[in-house]
Amino acid sequence: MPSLTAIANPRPPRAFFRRDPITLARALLGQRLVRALSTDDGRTIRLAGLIVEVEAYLGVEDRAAHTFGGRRTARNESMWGDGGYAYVYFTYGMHHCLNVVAETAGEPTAVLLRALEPTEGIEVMQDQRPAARRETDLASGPGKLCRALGIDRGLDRADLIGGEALWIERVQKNTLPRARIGVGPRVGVGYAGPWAERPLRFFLRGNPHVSRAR
DNA sequence: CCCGTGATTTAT
DNA sequence: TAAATCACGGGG
Repeated sequence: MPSLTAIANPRPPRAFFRRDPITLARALLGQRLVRALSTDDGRTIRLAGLIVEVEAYLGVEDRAAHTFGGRRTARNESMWGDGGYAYVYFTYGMHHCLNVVAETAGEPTAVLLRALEPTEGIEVMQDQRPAARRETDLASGPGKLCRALGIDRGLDRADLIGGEALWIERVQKNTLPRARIGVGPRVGVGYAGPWAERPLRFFLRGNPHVSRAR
């Protein structure tokens, strides 16, 4: 007998993602990110974690956003597309970062996924993250998250609703109460002037898997 | 605190 | 074509 609060189809509809990036950022907290890996012998492994830290990137006006000033390049093209798709970029010569595209085509906003609380496939994540000494280090940063889950540019533009390699499952129907969400400035965007101080980073208060702000 | 590392962007 | 940048992570 399923519990009354269980969600029948855990994948949220497109409308869930077609919202402004601040609303989407808050709504993503506590939801589940799922990565399916296929093994050599044709089996599928599920890696998953609860989203515990995110940042909103507000588009052409936001000096910290890759689309600031209307920049539209091969790298950030997916940010210009419809909501509910992945924007994966490569930086510092070795790290990938995963964003969830918000709003609709032509409105280039996104939510950066910064940290997960791993829930499934933890041993596989540990294999992919040999430098992580504790479970709270496995995915406590945007580059670590992608490394743990095996996410790279090959998943740029992946459909987070209908995809079979990477998607989001709704754990709770509603956005978490404000009291459970911590807010602060985004990490690593000191170059962005006044935009560096805007409170656009959101995290689960007290959760040990949240990254340490720099 | 410093440094790796290389795709991508921006300046010449 | 060349130089600078970078939504980071790991080690001391």
